Amino acid sequence: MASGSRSAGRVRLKDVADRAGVSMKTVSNVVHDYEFVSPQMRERVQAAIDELGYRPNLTARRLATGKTSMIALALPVVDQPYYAEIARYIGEEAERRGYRIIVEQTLNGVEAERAVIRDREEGLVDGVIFHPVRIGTLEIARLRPGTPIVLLGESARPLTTDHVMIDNTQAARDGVELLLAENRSRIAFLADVRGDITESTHLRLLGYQEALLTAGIQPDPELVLRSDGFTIEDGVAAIAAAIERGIHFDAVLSRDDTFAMAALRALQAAGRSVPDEVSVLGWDDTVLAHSSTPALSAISPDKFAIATTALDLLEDRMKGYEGTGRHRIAPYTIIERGTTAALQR
Amino acid sequence: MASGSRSAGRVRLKDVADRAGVSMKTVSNVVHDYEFVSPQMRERVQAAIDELGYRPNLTARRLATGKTSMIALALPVVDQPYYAEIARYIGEEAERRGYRIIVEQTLNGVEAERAVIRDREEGLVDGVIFHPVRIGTLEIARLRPGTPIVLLGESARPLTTDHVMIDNTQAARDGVELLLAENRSRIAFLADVRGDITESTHLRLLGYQEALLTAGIQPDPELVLRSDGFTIEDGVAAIAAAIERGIHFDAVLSRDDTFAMAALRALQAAGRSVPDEVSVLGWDDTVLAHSSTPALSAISPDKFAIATTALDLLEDRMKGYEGTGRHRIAPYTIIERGTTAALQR
DNA sequence: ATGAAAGCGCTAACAT
DNA sequence: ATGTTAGCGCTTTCAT
Repeated sequence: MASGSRSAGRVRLKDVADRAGVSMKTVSNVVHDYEFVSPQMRERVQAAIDELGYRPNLTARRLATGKTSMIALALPVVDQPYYAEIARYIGEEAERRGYRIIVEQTLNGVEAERAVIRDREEGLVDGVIFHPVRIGTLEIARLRPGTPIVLLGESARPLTTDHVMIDNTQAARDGVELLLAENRSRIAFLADVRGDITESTHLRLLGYQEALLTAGIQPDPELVLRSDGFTIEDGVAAIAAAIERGIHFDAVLSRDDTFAMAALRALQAAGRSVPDEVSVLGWDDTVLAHSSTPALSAISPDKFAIATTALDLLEDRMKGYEGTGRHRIAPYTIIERGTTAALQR
Repeated sequence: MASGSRSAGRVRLKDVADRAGVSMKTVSNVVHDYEFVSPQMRERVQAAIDELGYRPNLTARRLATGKTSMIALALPVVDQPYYAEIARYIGEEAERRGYRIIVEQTLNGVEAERAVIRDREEGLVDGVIFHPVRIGTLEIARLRPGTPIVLLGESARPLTTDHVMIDNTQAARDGVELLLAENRSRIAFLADVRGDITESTHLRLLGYQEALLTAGIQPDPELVLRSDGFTIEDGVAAIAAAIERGIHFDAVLSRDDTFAMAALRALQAAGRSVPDEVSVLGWDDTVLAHSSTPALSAISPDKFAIATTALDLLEDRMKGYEGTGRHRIAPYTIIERGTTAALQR
């Protein structure tokens, strides 16, 4: 009847202090490995901690310090391979640096994205890493939160916000050049997706075009395939339609691994062999690339670098850096597996 | 010089109260949509909230209420398709119910798994959903935390802990029966992985064997393929070795989608067509199954059901339910795509 | 080297 | 219907 508050074995700092016959400060000192604590005192307090099974209440600590040691990671969805892999690396690296990750799926919703940068995590996290797809630069700049934030992905760089991405245009150019070096000259781009308001397609298409022009090839608009959506079925339909229309191509540069899978499927259905007749180059180098037959050659963003860079930038901000937006380019490589090869003629 | 604490526009409940000329309680009332607030008062307070841009500090609320509205989700890794998909559904459902998810990757580490059920999240989350792979029933029961917990996956059911899984044995049986119905009689199981200490293989192998016996077929130990690891390369090697040794089989039941991809690759390399010569049935029905060519037939656990059931169980516990461990079986289906077909003879 | 006490911002009795 | 105030458990000056 007296000590009503001790529910479920919850042991508080005060309890340890009482047990050890010292003040809370002293207990706090040993919990934090404060340097100037006499060995015997440390031992005595530690004993009390162990006996009572004391664990600091993190929520209380947070309120007192103002630091949450948590970072929100806002992604469109966590089960799409590219995002899943980004989440994995950010999760691992955050753990290493002493942060926990709260995952937020925006599910391609404009409102959900707005919520992320507006208020969603107020006082909950120290910072947020956000991969927007629906809202643009201006809106992000306008709705700037009090919380440190770093952006991921291809959206154009807001001047006021930190940002990490790979050089999409350069990567597309490199991809096309690789295909060109394999004697491919009719290179299809898969695909310009209807309703895609993101910046990435634009940038990639730019690189695609530049590489072609540089090689003295006039880009053929017919080779920029159209798709009605982002699913594998949409991709299959796009390729199938092109074949149907008699459009000739001997290589395809895909906007992501999923569409590359689509190309593999549609090509096989059409009886065209990969890579003998047509090369296909994926983008993202996800688990899909490793799993397909033949294994997919792909442009491979350095996801580990993306994760560490994002965290570097974010930690700066969390430590008080207030400069204008920084813009980091993460490296990528092109990994050749089984879907690209020199054309024999 | 006077109001030193107002850093970075941080607005507190008290500030709103002062601005509106009311008490904190009244502000709190409107923040929480408390019923008995006069309309004009509500309006006045709301105006102050808007003007000041007030957002409740969630950490403080947590400390006061003792509820964190956060759930830890501890998975081996978040970028393996099956786990990624589970994470997605749990994330979505948790959001719907008003919880946030903290993701914890145990990376197949024993210590990381122990940490999860021991103390890792003390006072940080209201409960944890945990998919163990390294630690067993007994250890879990022994290290039982003060925090509500529900287990996912095939580890044997600890009597004291809630648990959701699919009926692995039955699913394997159904899978084999489907293959049998397609006139396949030499069904390989891919694979018994060396060093795999999890319960799942055991359970699945049991169902595999039962189905065979029921059909009057004596299981051939040679058809239980061995693999040195869990990667696709390991799977390819296992199948290739079997073919090399001249072991005949006309179907393969795979322990997961990754190994099914391996089967597709090894079979193609050996010039054996799928599904004409050999059927392959995957397990998990992940994005890999949708992406391959041919698209993979697979045993498909109802991941949405797993997510909602786990959350149901966990919410019970968080509300104080203290009974013994409950054990829920989630449904599954078998989805036939392009890698299974009746054997023509 | 250790102790006392004032917050951190919010909630929830309890009072009016 | 609205106001007062004592915590929630920890950190952190400021004393000693």
